[in-house]
Amino acid sequence: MRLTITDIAKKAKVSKSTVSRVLNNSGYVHRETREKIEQVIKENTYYPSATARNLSKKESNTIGVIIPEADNEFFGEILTGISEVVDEHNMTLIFCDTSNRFLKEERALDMMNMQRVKGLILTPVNDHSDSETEKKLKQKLRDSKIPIVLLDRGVKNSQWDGVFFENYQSAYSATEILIKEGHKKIGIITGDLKLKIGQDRYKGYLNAMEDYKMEIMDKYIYEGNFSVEKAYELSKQFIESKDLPDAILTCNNRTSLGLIKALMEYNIILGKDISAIGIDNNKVLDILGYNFSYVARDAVEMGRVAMRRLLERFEDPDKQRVEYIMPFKIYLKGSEKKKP
Amino acid sequence: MRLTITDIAKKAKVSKSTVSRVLNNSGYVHRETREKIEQVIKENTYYPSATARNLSKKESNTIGVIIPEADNEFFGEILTGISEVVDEHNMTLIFCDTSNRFLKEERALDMMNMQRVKGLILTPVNDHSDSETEKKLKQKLRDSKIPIVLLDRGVKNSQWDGVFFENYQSAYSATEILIKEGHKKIGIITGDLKLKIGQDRYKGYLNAMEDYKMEIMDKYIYEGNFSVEKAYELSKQFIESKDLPDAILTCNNRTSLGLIKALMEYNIILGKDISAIGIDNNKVLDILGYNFSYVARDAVEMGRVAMRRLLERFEDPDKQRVEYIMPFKIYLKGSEKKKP
DNA sequence: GTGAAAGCGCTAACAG
DNA sequence: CTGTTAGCGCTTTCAC
Repeated sequence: MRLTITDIAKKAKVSKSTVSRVLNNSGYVHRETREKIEQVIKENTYYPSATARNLSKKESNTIGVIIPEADNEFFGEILTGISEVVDEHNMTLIFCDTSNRFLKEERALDMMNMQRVKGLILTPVNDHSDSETEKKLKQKLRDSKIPIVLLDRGVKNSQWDGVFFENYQSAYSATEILIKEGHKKIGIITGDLKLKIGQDRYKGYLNAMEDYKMEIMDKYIYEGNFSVEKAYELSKQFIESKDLPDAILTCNNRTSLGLIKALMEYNIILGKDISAIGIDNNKVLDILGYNFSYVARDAVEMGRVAMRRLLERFEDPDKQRVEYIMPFKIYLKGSEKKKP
Repeated sequence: MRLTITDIAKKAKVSKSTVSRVLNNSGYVHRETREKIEQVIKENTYYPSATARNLSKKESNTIGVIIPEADNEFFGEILTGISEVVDEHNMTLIFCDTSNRFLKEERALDMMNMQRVKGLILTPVNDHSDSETEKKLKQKLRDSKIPIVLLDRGVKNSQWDGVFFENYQSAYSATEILIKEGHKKIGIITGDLKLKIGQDRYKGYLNAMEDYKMEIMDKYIYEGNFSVEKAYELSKQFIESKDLPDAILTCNNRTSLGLIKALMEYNIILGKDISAIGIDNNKVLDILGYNFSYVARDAVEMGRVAMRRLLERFEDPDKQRVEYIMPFKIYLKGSEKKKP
């Protein structure tokens, strides 16, 4: 059986309270007593029970993290960032992957409540959806009564802190670059337009086009869903139609891959036969020195920021909610260029 | 304040024990009483405290997972697999990322002990090292007295269950393919030879070469460390030396990228000017339809298997230790071919 | 079927 | 400086 504080107390010939004092470094303990106790603890490799401690203190040092897919570079990096800060503060991280399913999200939230996590970082499966789903989610978040930071995706009229990416502006800027390069027929492969991140990026494109008095042509607007497959299919379609746009904006890393794959198959050269900028970086393309221009965000930092926000919120629970918008950088590699 | 079982009991006009019975679905409870209690629970969105429950039951439903880097496709997939099974069994997952630092690994283990996790899945920072480090690790694992599954990397004379990749055989088979293709000067960019996974893959190469009476030439053996940078540097070196091997084996996904990057820069065509097979798949290369042949493993499945092993171990703590070796598949895409 | 009481391992007043 | 005591919120006998 595992040792308890009582065992240690007996072995050290003191009371539990004294052991507790040295464990928590609280109150005064005679130097010799302390050393004796520390020795006993070490000799017996005693680990105080976080369970008992939490129950007694009526609080935990546990942070809950709920994300939709760990096997996605982006969320892997997010997790790394969160974990880093959690670790710096000697806290414990409880992790849940929802596989992008709302049912799992609900169960994850229940679990976090039962575990009495001190705070929660959540990327909801849905993003500003109008549905029943969002109502349920918000109710659950309210019920849980703990500090929550929404990450990457949010809810309407949120009452919680959030850390988001500058979706609108990044798409606007990328489009702007294509316009200034002198392209006329500028197209877009959108993301999932049911998600706010998808809509915002699309709006960024549209507004840039309007602001610069460019003609928006429906036939160059391809509605995707953030997946490689859909983007690939759409790209193949427009390639086969022989009516290619001059330049194209892709709305996330997977969309970019779908486009690139299609272009490769048809031997269409980026930066020569067609131009493009993508949102999101693609580590591997980058390593290989592929000339694809992109809007990058720092996911690890996003994780760190979210966790730091949570820590601040613990200090000041009643302060007004804060929303962080993570900046972006655009890396131009040549694919945005107009053919000579 | 949060509601407790006592609050629910009062509201339902019964005793705590009865509420506990319906919560745990244990013992007999009159139907009407049960329904009444369930209603009260629902109306008040009461979540029983896992902390109190664990303390009382003297056991938890929590699994600890310690991995070296979540922002690595491979470990992201591992985590996904583990999480999937944890979820199926309504357990809770506590996660730690060690950033490949042993100091963090030690602290993570302490934390898991304090959290009283029921079982642990661990990918140690080091792999079969001879050092003090490994002694310390093994001592800590023994002290923790809980079921442990070692994942991807192990320790010498392990007493714990393990799930590993078939490192030796996969390298052997890949080399064999290159040999049978008719290549003569077959080289290798090794991984980190301080890690057993690095050594095993290297041995697989050497033994295949010996078995087929191929000449092993030192100048074609490039010692890498599993990183893109090192592999890139080594590749550049041998390219500039003008003394290229006919074919080359790369020992992990990053090593492959380093090689490919260098080849691209020098305009050396895979499957034509030089041949290659790599260990590990590279999702992006695959998506793009790049003709790089590789040995693939299913990381998500590895995670699932590890977690299932843990569950079995709970059932039968004294059974002899089990070691799973995950199978591999080789996908030939043309890069292994000999030039015509 | 249900309730009362003891106890899980720890912390936190309160005495002394 | 140290020990005693009373919980924390739940489960689990043991009576009734």
